[in-house]
Amino acid sequence: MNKKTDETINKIKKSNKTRERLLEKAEHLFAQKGYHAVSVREITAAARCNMASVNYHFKNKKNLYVEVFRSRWVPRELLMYETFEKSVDSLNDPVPKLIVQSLVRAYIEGPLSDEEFKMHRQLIVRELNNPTEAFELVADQTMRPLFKKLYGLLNDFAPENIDEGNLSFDIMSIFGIILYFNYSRPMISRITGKPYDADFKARLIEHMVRFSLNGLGV
Amino acid sequence: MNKKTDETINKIKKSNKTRERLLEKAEHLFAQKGYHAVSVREITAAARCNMASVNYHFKNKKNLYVEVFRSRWVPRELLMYETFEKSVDSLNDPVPKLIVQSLVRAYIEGPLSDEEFKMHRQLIVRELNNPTEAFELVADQTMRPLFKKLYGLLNDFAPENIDEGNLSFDIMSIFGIILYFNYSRPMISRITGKPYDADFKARLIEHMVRFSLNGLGV
DNA sequence: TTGACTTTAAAACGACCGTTTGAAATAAGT
DNA sequence: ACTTATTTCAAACGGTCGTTTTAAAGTCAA
Repeated sequence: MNKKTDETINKIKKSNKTRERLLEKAEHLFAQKGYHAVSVREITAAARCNMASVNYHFKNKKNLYVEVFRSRWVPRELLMYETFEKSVDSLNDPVPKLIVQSLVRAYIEGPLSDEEFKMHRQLIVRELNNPTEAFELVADQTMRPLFKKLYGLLNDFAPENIDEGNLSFDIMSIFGIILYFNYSRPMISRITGKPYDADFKARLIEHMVRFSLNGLGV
Repeated sequence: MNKKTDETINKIKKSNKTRERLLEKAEHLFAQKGYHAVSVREITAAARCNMASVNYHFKNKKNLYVEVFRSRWVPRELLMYETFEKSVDSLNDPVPKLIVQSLVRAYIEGPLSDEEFKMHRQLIVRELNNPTEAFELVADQTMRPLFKKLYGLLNDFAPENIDEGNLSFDIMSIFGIILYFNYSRPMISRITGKPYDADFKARLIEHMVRFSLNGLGV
């Protein structure tokens, strides 16, 4: 009886699926410190499993890193994309203001927690700055679809007397602003001297929508 | 005679000042790969000197990294700042359009080579994403002054019926766009499918000025 | 319960890490 | 030219890295 209980406890404790725990802990650590600053020992210790599990489940450290993007990052990004898509598709009158508002809200407030969002952005900024194998995955499966969707939505409102490439640049700039205000929080706090609290965040979203809309010049 | 000649050649070859060569090579490698992905052995090999030189001149690897920012990054950033300052101070009529144009040109075309610029931005993006000791240095000596300068210049043109913090946000967004279009070149190339050549760059600058100006809403 | 298969565990592998040592080479001062 | 201080060097230090090995534990159909 006692033995059985102990086994049950252990099962719950490790909640099974070493593979999943490895992916979760690896993602947090890679985001926090970067690929080379995190050791396999550190990851497996956090996941409360043996070092060899990394090699068993993912063959090696690099594959674990790529798999973090494939099975965690991309689906999470697609979740935000769907939030945006649903929001924008339900609009009676999809004018640029409402499109951009849907976009910023989906990708800043979004369906993710604050901490999850921070981690998510840290990972992608590392990839943008130093692309690895994971970059192609992310670009093809999440960025290009979002870009095309936005292009289709905003194209009808673009001034006629303008190069075709300009809307691409505009969309890129909006991407950039969304990304920037997440990954540069330390700088913003240091320069403005204000905390990144709920009030600050609300005003930030308001700003981003306004600035992006103005930037579009529609 | 032969001996003397050889010595002279060696002197020129190593061009003296191991310390300077270490800083230069270290900067390139840190920018390219990141702090943890670069070893002291790699740096000293590139600088054609002994491994112990790092400890002799900088005490340890971390200090070398910080010193790269202190003696190379910050002065280079200040060079761009001065380019901007001179440009904007010489304006007869410093309207926002000309201010932003001066800014973008100084920080995108700037006085730096393309490669130097890329390195410069890679280093700061790493710091923004994962601040270290070097971050405070950079924020205090380069970012805050630029921010204050821009605030002073643009404040006169800000709409009156607007929060005081909004201009801060606007300046941040312009910072963000300038930064973004440098560090996300791989993504831009992949999504737009166009090369980052001279023509592309020229249109990019034009876009950034227009988008930022529109964003300001002045 | 058996037996084939999957998953986890502890220990050890060689390689490379940042740092230190102590002596040799060079430069500078007198 | 001799002494002193500065700079560079090869070699080795203890430690940690990613990966592998070998064996035990768990899982599940027959």
